[in-house]
Amino acid sequence: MQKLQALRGFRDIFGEEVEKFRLIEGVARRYFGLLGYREMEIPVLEKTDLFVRSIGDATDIVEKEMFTFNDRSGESLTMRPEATAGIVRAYLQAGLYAKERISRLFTIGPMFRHERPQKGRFREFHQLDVEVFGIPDSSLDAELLWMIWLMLTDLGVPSYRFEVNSVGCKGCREAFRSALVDYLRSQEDYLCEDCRARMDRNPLRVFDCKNDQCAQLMRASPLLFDHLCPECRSEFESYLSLLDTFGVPVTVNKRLVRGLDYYTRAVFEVTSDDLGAQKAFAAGGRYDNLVQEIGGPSTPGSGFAIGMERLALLVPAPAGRDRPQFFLAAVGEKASRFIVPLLKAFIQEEMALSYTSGGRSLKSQMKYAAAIKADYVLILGDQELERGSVILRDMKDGSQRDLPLNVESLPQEVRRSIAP
RNA sequence: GUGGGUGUAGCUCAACGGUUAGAGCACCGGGCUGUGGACCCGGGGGUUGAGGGUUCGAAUCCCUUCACUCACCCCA
Repeated sequence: MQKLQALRGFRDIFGEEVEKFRLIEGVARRYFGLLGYREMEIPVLEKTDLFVRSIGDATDIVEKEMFTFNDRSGESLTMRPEATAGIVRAYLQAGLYAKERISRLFTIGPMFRHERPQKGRFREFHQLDVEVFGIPDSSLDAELLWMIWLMLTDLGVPSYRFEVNSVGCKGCREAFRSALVDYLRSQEDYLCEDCRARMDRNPLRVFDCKNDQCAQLMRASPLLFDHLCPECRSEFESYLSLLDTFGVPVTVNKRLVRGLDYYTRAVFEVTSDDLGAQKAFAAGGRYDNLVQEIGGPSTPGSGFAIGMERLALLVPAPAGRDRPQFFLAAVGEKASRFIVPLLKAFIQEEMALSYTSGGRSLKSQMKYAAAIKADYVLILGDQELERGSVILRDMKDGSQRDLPLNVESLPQEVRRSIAP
């Protein structure tokens, strides 16, 4: 192994994966733009406190997964593990709540969590993140799912599942919590070690446990869903009916809970079985108290994040290039002087032209042209210079023809002679 | 943080503890003196991830460490 390499969980991304990223971003920007969402950029680095307060100090992310360090002045800073906290901070700092009644925002960029990498999970990963402020009713939540559904359909993702649930408002959550803890305590002896600890700190998370025995027990446990207050319940009903109107197929998963503390009412996950152990590639929900909790005016919010790496695993490979690729094989010193003028002329006409440098043999240049899958090769050597022409070779069938060697008109000549 | 699997040429992989660590692909050159893909011939390329140990002898066995990978945990 080499000495210099990227940090664990940090990757260089190129080739097809980057093309998929751009494809996903393009589709997202198109639909988001049509629906009135505005793109923004936020810092990668924030004060640690922002994440502790918004994500929750009893969550795994804050407890053991953040890249946190002290800067030169001793202040604790953290590489953002998710985007919501930063967007909320930006929303408050810019005073958007006073300038516009509704803010529809999105951002795309890298996030950082100090976890052990595995399939679909890295320490630096990319999210496409959407946040909306100022809309309290669940029509918004249905709209968000619809946007994701539009994207997935457009991208041709073959199989996925929308799972939705309500985790209730603050009121129903607190009432339920005691009922749940009572149940867990009665079954304490049968719970795994982790869940016994969760019971006090964050009892809802026991629903997430994959331990067979715990999962078995939770099948009989009281459900938050059944303890929703009348308002939350009717809100959820209209949410489901709106999703139906939008045409987004969903399944209700009453055990779905989220790992971040700020969620209220509507929450969802989009999962696929083609992802290995990390099945969720998009998730989000409503957070009606978050803005107020970190010091802003009471403002309802809702949003989601899409994991780019995970979605890219599901997106079919993008189609190849749509324009023909030309290659200039210049043989000899004199012919090489035409490289720069021809490059200028072709690029001016938006025709893709590449070449190799150095006095390589024609054979070697032809080999290279084939390797980069050039569609046509322009051959220019001493013989062509003498007769004032250039050979245009079709690499598919090997047919060749002479074109006049005139830098200004050559791109047009080429275009004419390859036209069907 | 825990566990399993894997580290040999640029890539994919061979090699029972025993000659000078090989093959395919890729690359370069030649056959074809100016034409890619097919074929044939030749060539360059390795600290066998790193460090230690056992042994007459280690890619091979043992220990340590690093990396990759999958899973647990958690999450997008």
